[in-house]
Amino acid sequence: MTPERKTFRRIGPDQRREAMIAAMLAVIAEEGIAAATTRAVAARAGVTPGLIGHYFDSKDALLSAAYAQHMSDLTRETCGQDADGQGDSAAARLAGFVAAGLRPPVASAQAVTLWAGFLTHVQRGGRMRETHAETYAEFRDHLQGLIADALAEAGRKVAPDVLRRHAIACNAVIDGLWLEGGLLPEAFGADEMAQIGLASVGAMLGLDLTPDLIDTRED
Amino acid sequence: MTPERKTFRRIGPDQRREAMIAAMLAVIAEEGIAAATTRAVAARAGVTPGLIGHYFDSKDALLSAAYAQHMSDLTRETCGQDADGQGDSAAARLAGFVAAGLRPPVASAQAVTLWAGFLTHVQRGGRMRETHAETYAEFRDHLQGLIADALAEAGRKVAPDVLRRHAIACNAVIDGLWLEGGLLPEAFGADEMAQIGLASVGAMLGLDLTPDLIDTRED
DNA sequence: TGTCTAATTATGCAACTGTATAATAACGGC
DNA sequence: GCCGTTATTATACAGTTGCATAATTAGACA
Repeated sequence: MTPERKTFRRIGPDQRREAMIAAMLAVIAEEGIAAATTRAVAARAGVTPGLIGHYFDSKDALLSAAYAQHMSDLTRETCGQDADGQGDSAAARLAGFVAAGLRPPVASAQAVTLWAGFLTHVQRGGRMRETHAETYAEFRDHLQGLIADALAEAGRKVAPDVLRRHAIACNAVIDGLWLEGGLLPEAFGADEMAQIGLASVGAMLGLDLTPDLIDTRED
Repeated sequence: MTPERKTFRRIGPDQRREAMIAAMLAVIAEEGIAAATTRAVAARAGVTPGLIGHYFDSKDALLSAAYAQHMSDLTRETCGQDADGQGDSAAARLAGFVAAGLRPPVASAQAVTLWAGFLTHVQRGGRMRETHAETYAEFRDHLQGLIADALAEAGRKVAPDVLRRHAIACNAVIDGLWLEGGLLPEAFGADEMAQIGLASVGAMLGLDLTPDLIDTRED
């Protein structure tokens, strides 16, 4: 009846770090950030709480790493459309980007839940605020480039500040639809947000982003 | 040197409740929701922690009440424009609504901080989720009515589902601009969000919501 | 002024938090 | 097969949290 010590496997340091980040994301997504204690995250990762301190300076450091990873995943999955549609027209690439940001896996209750959990810490400043600013800028700049190309393709030339405002506005619609769709999934149709997003961005830019331009093939 | 007991004043139960809600909102806005402990809120309200239990079933109940109050304040301040512009054209009332939602005090870092703090709890379900759904529906329905009036005024008749999508889209731009402006205040000009919002909503609906239609008088 | 009510304070507690430290054992190199 | 390194576990601790309970006292009413 001697207390048995837990058996374990040693895995590479990088894999262990990633496992802990994945565990943190899973706990936040499923039970909320309040439940993401060191003990809960460690349990999810299949290790004991002390190990977190061995790989991260603090719980906040792990949280920061998880946030950076989540945002990186989201932007990669959204921007990834471009690689696929490199041969298409600029309008089609813009449409693909908009739609990708408003369809799973980018647009999902889980993704929004994660983002919301981090939001509080983003506002408190520090490393996470920097990550937020960087992510936002990267996303919007990318969108701005696509808009510029699409407008140029249509033979329209716009001043830099007008272009900037277009990017801010289009980014806002996408963000708003993404957020509302994630918060109240049952209030909207399956692909409704993507369609509304395309129609809205098209109307704001005076371009035709009709569905037949979108790459809807399943990979 | 006997330990002195804190002196206090009795105030009406309603005032005490309101003071506690105000204290909760103040603490969340200034120090984040993680710092909104019963002790911190009580201290801010000038009472001892135990009194919270006397007026609210639990800390969560107080949090719910504070959330409902905050959202109620925001919608009232946004919709309040209508009363002022009752004599104006439908387009002007729509423009006033959009601009009101994208200018202080509705659009402010503090308002967004508060909203963000609550967001986590909204997603966990319960009373706060209901409040969220109600608030969202109320806001969007109001917006939809204004859009319908403005379109009718312009002699345009639209099907109900088209109208619904317009409301979802316009609501999304407003939400997105409101959010981004609150998260990164330094990234945008003073009245930039309101102007972008008006231009975007106008473009999406095919209406002219130019600045001269907006009621910009100071009260 | 005296008395009653309940609003308010004071105290205590059990659960949980993040993290530091020491003990242990897995696994690669010899 | 042994050994050293260090990844991993076990344990401990001080601080904090929400809340329940008992003790007080402010203020209304007679």
